Amino acid sequence: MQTNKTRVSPTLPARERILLTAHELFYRDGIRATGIDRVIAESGVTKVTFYRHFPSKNDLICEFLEFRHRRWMEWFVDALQRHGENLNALLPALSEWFNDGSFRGCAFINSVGELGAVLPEVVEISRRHKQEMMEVIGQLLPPSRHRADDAQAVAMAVDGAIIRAQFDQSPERALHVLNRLLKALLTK
Amino acid sequence: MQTNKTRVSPTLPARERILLTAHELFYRDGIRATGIDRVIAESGVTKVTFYRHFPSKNDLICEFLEFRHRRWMEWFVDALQRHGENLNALLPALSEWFNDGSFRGCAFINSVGELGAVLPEVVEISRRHKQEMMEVIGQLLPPSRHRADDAQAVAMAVDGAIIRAQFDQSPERALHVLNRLLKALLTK
DNA sequence: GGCGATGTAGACAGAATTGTCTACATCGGC
DNA sequence: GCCGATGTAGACAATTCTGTCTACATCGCC
Repeated sequence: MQTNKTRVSPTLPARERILLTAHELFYRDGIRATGIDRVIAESGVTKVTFYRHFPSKNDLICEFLEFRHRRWMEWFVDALQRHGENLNALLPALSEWFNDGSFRGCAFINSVGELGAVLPEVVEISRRHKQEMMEVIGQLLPPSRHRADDAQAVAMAVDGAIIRAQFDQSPERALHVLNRLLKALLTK
Repeated sequence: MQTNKTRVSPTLPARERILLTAHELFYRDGIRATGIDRVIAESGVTKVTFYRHFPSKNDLICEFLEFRHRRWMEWFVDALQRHGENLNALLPALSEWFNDGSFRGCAFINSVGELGAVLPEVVEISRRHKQEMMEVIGQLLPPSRHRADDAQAVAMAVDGAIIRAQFDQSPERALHVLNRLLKALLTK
């Protein structure tokens, strides 16, 4: 557990600061590994303020996931657009993410692994996230009879690549292997 | 957190009982969600006995992963053999696993997500696990120039399918989509 | 002017966590 | 016959965790 004081901008409203701090700590260190006290200290609010916004840690966890979902989807859609908005955009987009120094896998996969058995809401939110990710991927594919099926296959390959990138030191192999998988899938 | 008393056979040596209990609880509920006291109570040993075998919880975590690795690999190799020892064996083997009532994803993916940032040994053991899984998969493939590359692609698809099966209520879609992915990869 | 939302400081309670300690029992093998 | 490994029961310490409480301040808006 690091002790970095990574204060968020103190001009933001309290709720925003808490959410940003929780996002960073939960994603980086894990959810159960992060105490509420730490979130409170690093977001620079007091306990009362915190508990007025989030009645319990579970509430914060859910809001964190919703926040992460919005943020990640925005980035994803934007990155795909920037890279051409077709299937070839997928690799460079993911490469951005995997190469970001703070990358530590998919927050939803991690959360379900950590809390899925104990907090059903986590699974539900995460399912929605993967569903939306898949839909966005689907829009990269040319319309056809089996576009939906293809989107599922690509999304599954992407999840595999996320795991791979999280396990390896460098994301290169993950991207390379994903590329193989995508090529095989489309020139079929 | 459930309270099921799922006692292991009391005739087994203490160390074995602890490991079996930890395996069940860690995999089912998550590692941080499971207190040492609970492992001790359910394995039917005392604190002293426990701490003589595992000086700290971290030791237990590592031994749990090693244990899981041995157990899972044994099952995997055996299942593949039973189903014909070629690539077609992969689906029915995974189907066994996914359909087992206690399936809750890959213990290593879950552990890395939960503890990877905080316990480097977990990442190291898990990397080894995925490496060995990939090697076993490689042996299903006909020898060729790109067998190693193909094994990586298949392993990545399998990880994607594991995630998918963990997220969905039923493992059917995961298996179906994995099948598509494998077919595409091989008839390329 | 007054009200409600938002903010602050920090003590406190109650539970759960990991890990230590004393004191004693059994049993297989050298 | 004795030693070391393995076992048992349960109190205890030290820390950490979530969540509550009192008491007070500020600010925007009706």
